[in-house]
Amino acid sequence: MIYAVLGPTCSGKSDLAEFLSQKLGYPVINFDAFQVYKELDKGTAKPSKELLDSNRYFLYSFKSITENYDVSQYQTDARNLLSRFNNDNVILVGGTGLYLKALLFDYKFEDEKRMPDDFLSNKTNEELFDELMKIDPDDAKKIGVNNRKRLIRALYIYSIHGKNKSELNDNGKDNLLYKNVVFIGIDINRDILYERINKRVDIMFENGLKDEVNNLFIYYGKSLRAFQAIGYKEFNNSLLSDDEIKELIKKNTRNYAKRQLTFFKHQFKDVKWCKNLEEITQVIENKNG
RNA sequence: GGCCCGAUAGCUCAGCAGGUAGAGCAAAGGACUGAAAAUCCUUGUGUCCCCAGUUCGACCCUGGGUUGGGCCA
Repeated sequence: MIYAVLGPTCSGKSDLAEFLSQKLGYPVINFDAFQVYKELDKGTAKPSKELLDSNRYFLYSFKSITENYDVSQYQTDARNLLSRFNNDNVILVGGTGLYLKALLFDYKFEDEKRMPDDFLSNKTNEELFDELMKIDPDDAKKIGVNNRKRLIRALYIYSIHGKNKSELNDNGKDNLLYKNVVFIGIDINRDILYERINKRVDIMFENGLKDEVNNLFIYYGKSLRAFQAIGYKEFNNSLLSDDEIKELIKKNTRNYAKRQLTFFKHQFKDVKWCKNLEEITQVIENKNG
């Protein structure tokens, strides 16, 4: 069985993954977009160093923030790794729904050169929108005029592949490639989740998050994509006091948790949402028994 | 004790010749194929402090209270 553990940030996914790993003897594979970076540590709530060094944990802390990792690379890395385990008997954990979808479903990423950062940067949103309307009106309407990043991406796809996004994507997102997957969702009360988030941010500060971030800024500058991570980007604002930064991180984390829930609920159909360990154990016994 | 100012959404506040209200933030819901901890869309929550009075009608005017702040004793 492939167990995919999903849920919002701070809901206890990592602990559950470790519990299952112990119980079943399966390795743990990460699908979190920021825990892959070795330099990001105190702000990303990774499992402990001991666990990461234990030979049972994969795709954590193995990339540098200077490398600009992305979904397509993750898909390759994760599928290669899965095949090393014969595509069976692993635990997937993480918070990046898109990475999990791209891994397990038939998302196709054709070879392409990385998009230059200044691609179409001189166009206004309206110009980008009008241009996409000519190529793929459905997609343009879905994206909307204000979603500049996606408009540019859609136009880039057309410029290098000669096809629009809809043509390239043809329904792969609903086609599950691995048939032995069990999705376990952590169903946690919203108020309790928010309390846990607030508390975890306090602890991150006590553990020296500020120093870690400032040192990284000194080494690498502030403009790396990885510094868009919550817990890092908020420090890139000289007008805020430490307390204000802390509160902002809490708020951004709460908003993020909300977005994760939306994605998991709507993008994954057969999730067993569990409220406690008994329910989870029951799901596993049904599958393995 | 006297005088002045305030009390309206979870928070900070705006409002109106008297016709039961609206901004920002927080929040909620949603989208999602190469930056996804990213990016974007939608939504307004109310004993307008309480009790009387005036009025067809009061968040608004009058009187009395409650409560917070300031000034003077």
